[in-house]
Amino acid sequence: MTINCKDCPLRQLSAFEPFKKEEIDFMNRFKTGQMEVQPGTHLLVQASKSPQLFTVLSGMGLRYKSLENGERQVINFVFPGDFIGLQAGIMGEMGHSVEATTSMTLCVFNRADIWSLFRSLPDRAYALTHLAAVEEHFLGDALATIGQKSALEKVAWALCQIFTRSAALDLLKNDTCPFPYKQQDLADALGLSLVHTNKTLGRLREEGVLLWKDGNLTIYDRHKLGELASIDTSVPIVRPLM
Amino acid sequence: MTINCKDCPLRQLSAFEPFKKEEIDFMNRFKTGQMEVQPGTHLLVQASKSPQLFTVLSGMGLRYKSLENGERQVINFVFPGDFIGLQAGIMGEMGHSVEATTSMTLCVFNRADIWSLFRSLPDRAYALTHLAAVEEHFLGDALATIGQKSALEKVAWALCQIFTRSAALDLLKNDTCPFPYKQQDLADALGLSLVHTNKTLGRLREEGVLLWKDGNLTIYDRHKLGELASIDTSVPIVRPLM
DNA sequence: TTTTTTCGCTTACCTATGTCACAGATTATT
DNA sequence: AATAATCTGTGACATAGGTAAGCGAAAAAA
Repeated sequence: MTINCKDCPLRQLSAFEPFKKEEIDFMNRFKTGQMEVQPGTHLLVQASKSPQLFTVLSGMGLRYKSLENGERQVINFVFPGDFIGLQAGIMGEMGHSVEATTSMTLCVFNRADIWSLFRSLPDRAYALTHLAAVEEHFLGDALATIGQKSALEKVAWALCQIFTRSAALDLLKNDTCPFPYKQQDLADALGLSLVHTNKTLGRLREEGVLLWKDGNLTIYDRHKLGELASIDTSVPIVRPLM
Repeated sequence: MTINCKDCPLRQLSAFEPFKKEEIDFMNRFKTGQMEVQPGTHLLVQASKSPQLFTVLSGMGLRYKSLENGERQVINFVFPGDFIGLQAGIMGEMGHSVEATTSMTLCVFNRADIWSLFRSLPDRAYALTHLAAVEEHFLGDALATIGQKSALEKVAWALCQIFTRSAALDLLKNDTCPFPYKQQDLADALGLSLVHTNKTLGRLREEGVLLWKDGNLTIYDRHKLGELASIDTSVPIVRPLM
């Protein structure tokens, strides 16, 4: 049941950097177990210090931040291969929560072992920092989108991102990828109201650019979507896998 | 002229974690030089791969991202102690540009030496990752603010942040800190128009909360500003210094 | 000194997006 | 089955914030 890292199904994907044998061995020791969670499970909670970190083996989730007034900002959609809990692992406190949207399978690591990673395997420590840098890069993009773009551009940008990531993870079938979220989730990610998000999606649908239905997203005209999003580079970033 | 790391004026500040002697020695070797730049200098350019990384010794700057349509998103204000170029250093490409607002003094490091840092001094590698995590944490906050809050809350949040950081860097004199930016910079940081930013600042001024004039920011009522910003924790984060 | 540019500030007006309210479809609960 | 809850999809209306234009004051350039 528990997968050995050398058989990890994610490792072959184009989204991830190749491993050295040594690294695989290390990860296998670093990995303390595997975990299945149901939709709705809170994996990590804002402002808490979890003793465990995770890598998503399968399933999807949501990083979000709750505000005092009850609003919610979705920080990112969580995909297979994502490493969860770096902030808690390094800083000792999460700035956001992570929740499972579908059922998920997770590789489990111990927070306390991070130190050994830095001491004994610099390659892996570098990979971890690389992951943090990729996240920072993404958040800069997100900030620019949410701060400066119109609703149509925002929605197009988000779905373009999703689609590109899905492609790199080999999740596409006939230009369709799983997208098991609610419109409210997307709205909270983009700083838009539910109603306006809905109308904007309607526009994109009517123009024949895409269809999002029953948890599946189909992009008919990827090029046009990219243009609407004013996307600079749609080259997917290759990142390390933990 | 060139400061030896063991005499670094920043190291004693409450904003930063203490160093081990070993780390200071390492940083001194890691540091290849020092650099003075004039206001307006572009230290790093978006999408480029700089061979150099910097730590700000003194002066202030701006991280920003340019969009295709000519808009600009200010990602963060750059303060003394900030490490600049981590994305280029690790990922090989900057997601944003960094520009000097005042004249600045910078410690210069070689991108190529980062590897040696991971190989020979895990403590410093950990510090680097810590910095990345702190930045990720901040960007999550920023995203939530820009995505969910009103103009008044946004402005209050930003100035509260500035003030708290300044305090930790011992830059306060009579509730006043240097803030050498233009209203347009703040507007671009918060996703607001210049006019609306101006009006919002006017409101805060009229209410006697603050005064921002001639490059100096005075907070008369820090508590009220925090309330307006709906700030959760105003406890400054202690971070490593590179 | 004069001229030009930049910056802060204000007024008048406009529009993208938010809020409210309701309706049908679907899924969970009884 | 019936009931309730959740989600998508609309229309009518309200408003926070954007756009345009201009005016001093100060700084930079001539």
